[in-house]
Parts: sequence; C-alpha cells; structure tokens
Amino acid sequence: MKEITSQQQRVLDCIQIYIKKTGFPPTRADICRELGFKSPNSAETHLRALEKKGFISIESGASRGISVINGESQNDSNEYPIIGLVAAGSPTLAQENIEKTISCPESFFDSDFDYFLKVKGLSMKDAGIMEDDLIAVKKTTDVRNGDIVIARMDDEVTVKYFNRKNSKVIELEPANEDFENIVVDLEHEQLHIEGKSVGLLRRN
Amino acid sequence: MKEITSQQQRVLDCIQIYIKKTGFPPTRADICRELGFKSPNSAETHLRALEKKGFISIESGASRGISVINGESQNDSNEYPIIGLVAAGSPTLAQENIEKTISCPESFFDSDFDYFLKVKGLSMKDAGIMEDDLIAVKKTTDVRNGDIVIARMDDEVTVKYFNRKNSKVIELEPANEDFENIVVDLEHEQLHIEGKSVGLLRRN
DNA sequence: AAAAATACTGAATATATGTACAGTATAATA
DNA sequence: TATTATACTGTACATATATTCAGTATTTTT
Repeated sequence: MKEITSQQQRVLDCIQIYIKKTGFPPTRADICRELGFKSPNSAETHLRALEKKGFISIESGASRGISVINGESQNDSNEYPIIGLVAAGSPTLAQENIEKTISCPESFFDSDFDYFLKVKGLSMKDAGIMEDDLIAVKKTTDVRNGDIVIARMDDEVTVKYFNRKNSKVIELEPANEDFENIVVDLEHEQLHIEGKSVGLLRRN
Repeated sequence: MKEITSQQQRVLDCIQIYIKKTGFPPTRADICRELGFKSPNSAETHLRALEKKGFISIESGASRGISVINGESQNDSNEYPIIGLVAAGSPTLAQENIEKTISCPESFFDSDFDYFLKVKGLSMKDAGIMEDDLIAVKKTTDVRNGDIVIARMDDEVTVKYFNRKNSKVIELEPANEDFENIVVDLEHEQLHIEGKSVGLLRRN
C-alpha cells in the first residue's frame, strides 16, 4: 500500500466519519461540502487516487459506491468520532469541526451510541452539560418528553430537552434561565431529530 | 419498537447483508433483485414500513440513504472499579465499597486514572457534576489551586475545588451557592487528599 | 528539463435512483 | 362490516449522482 498524502488522508477520514454518522458513504458532492471543495471532480480525483493506492474500492456506476478497505479493525471498530456542535453552518459534519475519534467499548453507556458531540455554549448548564463536554449521541428519532435531544432546524443544531406539546407543536427547552424555550410549529417549520443523549464524557 | 413481519425481516436482513458485503446500502432496485421483487415500489413500501416501525432510518432524497438502527456488541480493554462516595469511610478499594466495574481504554482521559467515584449530592452542580455522575479519579497528592479534588477529613469524603490559601490553610470550595466553603486549618485539622478529578462520565 | 503526480475550478451529460401515482389482492383489525 | 396494514406489479419522471472533458497551477519524480 503506497503512501497517502495529507489531503488524501483528509478525504479518507471524511468518508469514514460520514459512514459512521449516516450509515452510508458520501457522494462526491458530499465530500466537497465537507471539505470545502468547489468541484465534484476534486473529490473524484482524490477518490481515484485512494482507489489506486488501495485504501478504498469504488463500485463503478453505483451511487455512493465507496467502500473503505481497512486491514485493521474494519467491522465493529470501537472508534467513535467527535463531532463539533456548530451554532450555524453546515450540519455538524464539517471536517474542520472533527477533532478526532475516541476508542471506547460499545456497551459503555446504558444504551449503545453512534458518536460524540462536542458541546458549545452553556444552554444546558443546569443539566450538568458544560462547554466542551462530549455527549454520547444515539441516532434515533424515537425520543420522549424529557429526553435530551440533538435537534436540527434548517442548518442549526442544538442540544435541548425535548417536549412534545401536541401533534403539531414541539418545545425545545434549555436548562439555563438565560435562554428561551424554542417553540417549533411542525406545520410551518421543519424539525429534524438527529438523536438523543445517552451519556456524557468530560475530560479535564 | 413494533412487531416485524417475516417479509419485512427478509428485507431488513437483505439490507444488512448487502451492507456487509458491499460496504454501502442497497437501492430499491438492488433489494428487488435480491428478493425477487419486480417493482421498485415493493421495496419502497417495505422500507417505509421498516422506517415507521423504527428498524431503519431513511434520508429523504439521498441515494442508498438507508441506515439500520441497531448495534452489535463486543469489547475489550481494562476494568475500572466504581466506588460509591460514602459519607463515612474513605473511598478505598475495599471489596464492599465496589459497586461494579467499567471496561474502558487506559488512555481514555487526558491523564491516566485509577477508579470511578460515584457522586452523591449537588455540591458541585455549577461545575457540571451531578448526582450519580462518575468522576474519573487519579490517585495523587499533587494537586493545584482550581483542581477538583477528592478530599477526606476524618471519615468524611467530599469532592470540591482545591484552593490553598497559605502554608497552613486550605479552602475546599463547592460549586453551588447553597453550600459553604470549608476552611481547613492544617495545624488543627487533618486533611487527606485522596486524588483529583481527571474526567467525568455520565450514563443516562 | 521533461514527465508524472497532486490539487484544484468549472461545465456538461448520461444514467442511476428515489418516489409518486395507478392498480390488484389478501389478511388483520376495529 | 368497514378500515387499515400488508404485499405486491407496472409506469413514469424529476433529480441525485457518477463521470468525462477542458483547463490552471504547483510539486515531485525521472
């Protein structure tokens, strides 16, 4: 296996993190979005280079037909990505927000989980969630009132208490007096539940 | 999670096997090919049923945007004991104080550590340390002002901010208005530093 | 010094793919 | 009994996506 360049490594990391988070590989356009390229061909050429060097395989003609060839611990690796919570901008996967990954047992929290989310701000301070804490996020839309959820409205991602008022209205409640409740009318606004918190990790 | 029908189970199996084999999820047409359906809508309706029942999630508009909600299990690495913070008695490794153990990598926190301490009370609430949180404790007496320490006076163990006033006086400061500072005069009282916090773990 | 690899932008296009619509039929449920 | 869920076939179409072609520029290798 030939040497990998730093840019190619970024692309490879991007692919692996994308798969870990979404469950399926990225398109050329997805890679461009994550890494800031402006032409799909930028991703294409990197992919071909990575294929040539044996890091990935590409199924010709198939959409998202990228498969990472990993000799190490490819299947159930215990590596979980840390994803930065950005107040605005592209939803949570921007490459520059990804710190690194954490190796950790799958049964580490009571429920299994998918990735760590790095917290910005103090809107959940009274729930004991502080800046730079890592929330263990389980990807699910099955959330209940009182759950701490990771919610996305347009391109803004927030962590809040989930509270369904009725079939049309959901309230996202902070745990900090200085912040206001967010009321979402599902008939006029879109709310996407990315997942819920199943644990927290803080490293001093 | 509702009951799954046998046909839906076949589709779910098909998806998982396809991912395992190729590294990416199948299209509707792929599922039809695998299971012998003749219309992509056969796959579509099954997918929607599986989504509705919570077995998969589907990213709208994205090709191969299927993600199986689930998780296998396996783990390795070291065992760390969880020790209850008891009002009387020091947090020793005495068998009777050990509630259970957690498997976790050695380099999990920035510093290495020795055991988990289960928190009682809310005296450190404003530091984001809540009841039943697990503090990763490194056994050491080398602590500095501002460190969160595990301190023992007589038989009482507490978690507080460490603040040395001078050679004879140490203040133990809670992070909660409802609690008072503890001033320790080393000439008249004994203070034993059991260790310091190097991280925190919370399991919802 | 020439060739090849790397690292991109930008535009164009064939096709791969999700998804809606129109049907048919049977079993389960209220 | 009416309604809903399950389980399909078949057609159609907008768009998501891979992929090619034409460039530019820098670095590395031969």
